[in-house]
Amino acid sequence: MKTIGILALDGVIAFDLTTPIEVFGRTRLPDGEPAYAIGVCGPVRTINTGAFDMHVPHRLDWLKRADTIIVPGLNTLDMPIPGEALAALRAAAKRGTHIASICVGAFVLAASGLLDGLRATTHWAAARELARRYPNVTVDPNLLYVDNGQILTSAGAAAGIDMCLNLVRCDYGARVAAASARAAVMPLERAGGQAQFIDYPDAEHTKSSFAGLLEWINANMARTLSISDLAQQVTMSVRHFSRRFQQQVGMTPLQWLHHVRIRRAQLLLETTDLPIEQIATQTGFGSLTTLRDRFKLHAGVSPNAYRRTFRRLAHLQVRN
DNA sequence: CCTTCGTTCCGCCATG
DNA sequence: CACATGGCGGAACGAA
Repeated sequence: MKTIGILALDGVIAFDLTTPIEVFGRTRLPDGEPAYAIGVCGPVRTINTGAFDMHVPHRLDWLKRADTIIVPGLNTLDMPIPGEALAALRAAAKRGTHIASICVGAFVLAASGLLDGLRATTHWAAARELARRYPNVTVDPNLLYVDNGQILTSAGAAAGIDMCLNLVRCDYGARVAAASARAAVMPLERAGGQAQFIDYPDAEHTKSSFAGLLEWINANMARTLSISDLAQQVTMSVRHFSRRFQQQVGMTPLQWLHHVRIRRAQLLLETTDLPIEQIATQTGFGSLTTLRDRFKLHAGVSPNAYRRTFRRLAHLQVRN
């Protein structure tokens, strides 16, 4: 079981605070046991959320036991942030704790200095202000969330759910994360992938124009797919296609292809005993070595190591 | 690990 | 003029 610490400061946005409680709190391991222990903590016992006052059960030292700390946004960007909270975040970062902000929680992270030199995102309406206040932070408002390894930031409140599901996937694998997503009635992965609202104001419309293609890719990834194959699917020239794809999905076509193929490979490694060679075939990687190279690059470990890690969880389920 | 060869990406410019 | 589209070529990347 892993431990989640949620930072509750005065003026916290209630939605941001409860998002991780719902996602992590409802996550179950294959044996039915809770996957996370959650602690809401902050410097003072009572805080105001704008609409109601709230009792904060734990103090900041509770963060010392957390594997992951979630930093929700505050209702006002000018709200002073308690120095001891910033210090607690810095200390946790030094210990190697994962720290993730939701929405304008990125401002709290930035104030602690932990975003310096990193790429980050936040609510799109606040992105410009974040970049202005913290020039050392590379702000990209076009992403659902940015994963720097130890430090993560997510965009608007709903993107916080995507990010939390991603954290579940990193901790327990795609299978457990998929179950959590179902419980929350959320797609494990949005059709738009990493894209947020790239072109306002008809983001919803333009985004959906690639939804069909992304599904088609999911169904056909076993084949050898070139970029011009994809462009033909949507009847665009290769040049125009890659431009629009990047714009709306947030990564290049090839990056996306790798992304979905690795995800499929992860799922197959977790849930089947297929030899890696066959997984390479089914996911459209031309060869075993290509899969291994890509997998290591993307997931950080070899396919076999990945399978071993999550095999433990599978056994739990078989036993019960 | 390196090398070779094809593919992809992206700035630039032309076209409509 | 602003905008969408697409072709070209070199640099970067990826497959084997």
